[in-house]
Amino acid sequence: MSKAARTKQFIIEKTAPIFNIKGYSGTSMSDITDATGLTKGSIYGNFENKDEVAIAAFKYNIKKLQDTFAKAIEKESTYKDKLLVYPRLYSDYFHLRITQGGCPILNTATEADDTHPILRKKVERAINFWKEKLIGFIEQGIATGEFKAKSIDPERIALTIIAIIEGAVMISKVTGNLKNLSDIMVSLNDIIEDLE
Amino acid sequence: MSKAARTKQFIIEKTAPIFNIKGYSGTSMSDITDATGLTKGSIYGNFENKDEVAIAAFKYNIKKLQDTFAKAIEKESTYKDKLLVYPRLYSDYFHLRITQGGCPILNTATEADDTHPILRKKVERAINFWKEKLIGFIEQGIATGEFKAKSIDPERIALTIIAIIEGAVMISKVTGNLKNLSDIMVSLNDIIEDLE
DNA sequence: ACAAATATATACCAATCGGTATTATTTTTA
DNA sequence: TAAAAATAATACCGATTGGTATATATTTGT
Repeated sequence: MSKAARTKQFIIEKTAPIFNIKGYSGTSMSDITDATGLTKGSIYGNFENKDEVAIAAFKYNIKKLQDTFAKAIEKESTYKDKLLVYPRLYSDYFHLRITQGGCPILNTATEADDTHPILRKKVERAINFWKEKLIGFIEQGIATGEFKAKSIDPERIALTIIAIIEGAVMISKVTGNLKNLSDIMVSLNDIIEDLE
Repeated sequence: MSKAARTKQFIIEKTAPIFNIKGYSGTSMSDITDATGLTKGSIYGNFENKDEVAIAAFKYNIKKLQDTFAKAIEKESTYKDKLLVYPRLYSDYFHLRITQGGCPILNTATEADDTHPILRKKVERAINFWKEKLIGFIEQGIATGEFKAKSIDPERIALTIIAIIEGAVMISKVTGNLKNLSDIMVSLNDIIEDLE
């Protein structure tokens, strides 16, 4: 890795939590220089503008999230157990310290949906990627007989799982009550258990 | 209503959608003067600062939301039907045009949780108010025998309902797919139906 | 090790930020 | 209706915004 590439990565790693906590319009260039200890000249030597840093930071946060879950999921053999990874890991999401400032999908979605088309599209893709993954597990689970085929709409269940998780993270974060998150994950657990 | 009170109300009504769309730090004083056609002198004559406008705008948006649902709920006689108002109305949330820019609870929560203690507290209170309302319906439904008492934790169900709704609004808004919202509301409908 | 290429720091830019003091204009009250 | 009170407009404030041109270090390939 060249010096340039390392610096770029360094900037991303240092600013990713800030963008997730303060949001895009809440994060200033001076936040970025403060967090990295670098000057504007250096930041703008490695990135076109603030937008590019924000986009790279979002990608970094999302990848971290996806990798964490992918690693836990591949350890499970049944599709039901793969699905159950979500309520299990999210029950303790804030202690896992994958990201600072809550879920980057949720945070970026609510800020960018009406104001930042590029970030909006990135979030949409992340949600679709997640949805397709869940649909895959559900359909394969139906194929193996783990889940009952009739009365299950894989896409609807996939969307519902994502909605519960994101809503739970929001509630728990804003109330400061971690038990809210684990409580709601019990409900998600029930929903997955009920698929059989 | 005095001139002062009318102007204050006018400012709130004109800026409430802007704060909900652009967020607190994304909304500038010039956004406020543009939207109202008033000058800074006038805005600062009616409000202490930008914070006060934002807080008033949030209150206005929340009240609008609560009133809409309260009105629909009081028309229903059974507690199950009262609960079912939520999936029914939210299925068509974006067409109802209660607020512009999505759900103010969701938007304000994700922006304010780490950055704006006053707004954060307001959101927490709004969620608690909503939660208590739902718990009331569930407990009363259990009392009348509409819902089966055992295996129902009213608070957990209440939190789950809120989480699904907020998550669904987020997904639907950021993907631009209205069907996602109505799809997920089918799942919420099922959950409520399963309480009996 | 040295020159060319690249990365970083410095110093600056116009524009905008939230906010205020003062002046002009309405409302309100007597 | 006229004076008192309150509201709104104007003009300004220092600080900060995102961004850039240029000078200075530091890597990098030879």
